[in-house]
Amino acid sequence: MGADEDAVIGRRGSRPKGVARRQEILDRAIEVFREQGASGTSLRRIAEAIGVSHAALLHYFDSREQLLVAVYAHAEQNHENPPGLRPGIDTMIHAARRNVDIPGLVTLYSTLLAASLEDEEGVGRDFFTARFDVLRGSITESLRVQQREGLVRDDVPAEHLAALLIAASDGLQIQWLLDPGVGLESTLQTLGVLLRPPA
Amino acid sequence: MGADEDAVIGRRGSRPKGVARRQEILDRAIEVFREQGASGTSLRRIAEAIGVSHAALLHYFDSREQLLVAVYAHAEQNHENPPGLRPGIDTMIHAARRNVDIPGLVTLYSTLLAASLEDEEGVGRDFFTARFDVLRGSITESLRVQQREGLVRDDVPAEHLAALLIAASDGLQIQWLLDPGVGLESTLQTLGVLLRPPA
DNA sequence: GTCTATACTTTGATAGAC
DNA sequence: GTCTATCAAAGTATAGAC
Repeated sequence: MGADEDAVIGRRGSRPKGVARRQEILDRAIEVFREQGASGTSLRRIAEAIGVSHAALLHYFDSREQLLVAVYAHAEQNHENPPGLRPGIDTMIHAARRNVDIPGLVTLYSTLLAASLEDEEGVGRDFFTARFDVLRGSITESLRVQQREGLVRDDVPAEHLAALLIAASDGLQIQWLLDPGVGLESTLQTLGVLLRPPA
Repeated sequence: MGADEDAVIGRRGSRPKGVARRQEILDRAIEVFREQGASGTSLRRIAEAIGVSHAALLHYFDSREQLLVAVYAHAEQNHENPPGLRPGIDTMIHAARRNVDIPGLVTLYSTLLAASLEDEEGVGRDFFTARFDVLRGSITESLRVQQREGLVRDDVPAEHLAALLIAASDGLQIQWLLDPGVGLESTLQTLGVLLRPPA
């Protein structure tokens, strides 16, 4: 493999490829998603919308899955947490609200996540495993602090609450997509009430 | 349609198509999932495992998606709620435990659900919309009763709790698949604690 | 380094033969 | 009712132009 050769030869490895152009492609790909939603996400359709051949995309990304994961990761990191807000219910509500704003982002997330369950070896597998790990970790830590401050009930383990927060947020966004009457934000607020210490 | 002809002609009606054969195919397809998991779910692979051509499957199911939805629906209905248990945390835990027992069932569910988000017109769309609707409805009703009985806190709307229960269960099963250390059952038990009325 | 052209393979789906 | 043949689309991989 070329990468191995680089490592062996001693070249300063891992400058994936044209970083600038790669970013450019990602940005335009996100635009495609913002306009067309999750439909027509085949390599050829994306390439056509960007104005290159589908093979060109594979010059920067090893596979369609890798491209889509990069697109999602890029979109997710573009709207990071507002400063001064500790990970918890409020940040989840904030994130959910914005996810729903970008058409196709929740769908893309769900599709890639499902694909990562199917393929033990895929690129998405590592991404989502790490994502959940980091998310659970930071939320757990934040909740533990809030438990000490008396802001969150401390009769249940913070790890469980963190996993529940993420699961509820993910699941509710899907339910909301299928039936907007579900009330995404208000339901998450209710979960926030459940976290409060008993008066 | 053949079924209509039968009815008009007066033959002993309503053998829509090969109902028996259709069931047979479904049963064997589920076996394939139980053994091989969610991998190799292409029409040709399933057909090969059953011993027919892939076109034969399309004789009984209009599309691959319809077949897979039927497979999931069949598997889900096969393990219905234990009698005497009202819809709520306990039934969700019960269901989650069994889902996790059948390899590939959670993955199949997630995949079909994601696909239904992508395709506004697909067969899965109606299925999942209806499924969530029915689930939320029955759980809401059950929780309302338990609120009156003092078993569930009544300072939050039962509809929200129902949506949260389903979302948490769905989301946790996925997190558990990616990292079994998550503690599916114990985390759901914790959610049960959150539902209890403040002492 | 960047990209096009092209071909290979799998897949879902359809049409028609038996 | 089932198969064979066939198609179009898609992901992937390679060769080579610039």
